[in-house]
Amino acid sequence: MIAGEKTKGAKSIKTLQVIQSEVENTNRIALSVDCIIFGFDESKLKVLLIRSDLKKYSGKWSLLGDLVFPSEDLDAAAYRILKQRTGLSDVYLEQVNTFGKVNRHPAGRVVTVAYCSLINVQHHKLNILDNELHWHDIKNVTDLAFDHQQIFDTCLKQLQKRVQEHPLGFNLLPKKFSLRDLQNLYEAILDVKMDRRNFRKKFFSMDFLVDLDEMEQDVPHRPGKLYKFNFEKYEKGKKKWVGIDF
Amino acid sequence: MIAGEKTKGAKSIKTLQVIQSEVENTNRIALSVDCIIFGFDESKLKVLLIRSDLKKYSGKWSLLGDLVFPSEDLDAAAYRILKQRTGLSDVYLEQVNTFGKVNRHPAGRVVTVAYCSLINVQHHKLNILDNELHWHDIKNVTDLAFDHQQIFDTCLKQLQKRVQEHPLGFNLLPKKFSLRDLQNLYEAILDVKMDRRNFRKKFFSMDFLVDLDEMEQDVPHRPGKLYKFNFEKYEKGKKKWVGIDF
DNA sequence: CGATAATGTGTTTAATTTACACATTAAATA
DNA sequence: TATTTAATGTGTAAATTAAACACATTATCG
Repeated sequence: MIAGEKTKGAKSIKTLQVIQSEVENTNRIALSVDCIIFGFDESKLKVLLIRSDLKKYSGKWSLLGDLVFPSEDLDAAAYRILKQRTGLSDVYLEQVNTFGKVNRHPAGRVVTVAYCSLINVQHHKLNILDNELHWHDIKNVTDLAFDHQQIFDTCLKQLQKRVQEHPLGFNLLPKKFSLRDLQNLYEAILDVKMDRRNFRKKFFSMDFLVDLDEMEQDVPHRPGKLYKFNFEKYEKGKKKWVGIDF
Repeated sequence: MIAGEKTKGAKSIKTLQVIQSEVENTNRIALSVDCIIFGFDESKLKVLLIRSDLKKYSGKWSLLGDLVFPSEDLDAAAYRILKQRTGLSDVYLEQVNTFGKVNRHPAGRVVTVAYCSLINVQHHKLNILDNELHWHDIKNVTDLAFDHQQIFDTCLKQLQKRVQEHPLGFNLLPKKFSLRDLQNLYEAILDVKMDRRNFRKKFFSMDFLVDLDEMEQDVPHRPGKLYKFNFEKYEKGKKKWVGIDF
């Protein structure tokens, strides 16, 4: 019987609440944020990388990161980095995981928090301020600097999972999109081929796509209808999902 | 056309790789780990809490946490705390989320990484070393110290989600368990009632339960059969799941 | 030994997912 | 301007999965 019982013990361990002096001195660690910025272009999923300027990793690519200031909220640091590097604000941003191996960074102990960002490459004109930034097809992302390959792999896997359960993917598309765009997006993210008819049926049955009564322009084939995603309706109707399956 | 193109820009932003001096000096932050330790007892989901000894939060409960040492891997810090507080090693432990609001801790800037731990209250005899530790029914967890209520809510939600998609839950049960135990566990975690026949059918069809040809002992009713979970088979058969639904 | 309370099992129906083919339309070409 | 081309747009049947639902069995307790 454990529940509700007060546990007796001789030794009292120092708790976090009483260690103010340590907080202020010896036990501090550099904390950074790394942004995994995904874009969707030419029907391919891309990630924005910067060339490493560290000798140890010369020629390798790395994620966009920076230290967190002591006076800055963690989320704010992620937004700041994104703004600095791309000029964008009001973009999708989500914390993914924190990486804290002692020797993960050659400059010393740096714990880093990975954030996944999804941006619409068409609509927002990127102000890319750095001259060593490139969009990379995710299929060609290998051998990144630091532990960034592991961080990238983790973020991609999480994106693949979350895009199936939440309407994240629309952040990668223009506000108006065709069903073909949407399917291309899912196929690029998940790296699978899907049946076109079943894909459309699925999304129509969810009933979150709004038919805009407009057609694609300037496409070299029969234009498709344009839709937008009804986020308001989605937010209202969210319900707890129960279904064991593994 | 963005893919593969080298982006031109005038301004070069200082990158993480060249800031060694900053890593070593002014920009460091205290980093802690908080462990959300779940147990399952009396058919209820419990969480292990410690009474806050900080005046500001006197009378309130808090999670078990401690600072991360500069020479210690982040995961190792989580294991250390768990070991110190419960005496347990070799337990399920998973990082959940990092909380980094500037003013979340009264002692100064402390960013904390939350880890979720699942332990088997029956099998492992807890060496509870601290005299202010209690197991709390998760239904009675309210108004924790610091931002621990938010952290707890986040972890519980993540547990509810993950237990449906991965065989985590078995870490909360004895190695040998009855199907009633298993259903009670799921009902406690998800806070729903399930149909017994459909629940059993579901698990049998997954084909990961091994019939041990043993019966429950010392139960005040007709004993049920005992099973164990076949982790090896599960690990071998893991497959990418594709199914859009939100 | 009878009452009790939990275990153990199947079927029917509904809902969802999968597989699959052809007519339509606009653009491009001859 | 007619033909070709390539993509859009749509429906149905079969298979799988999920949901609803009831009764016989067995060990314990009194």
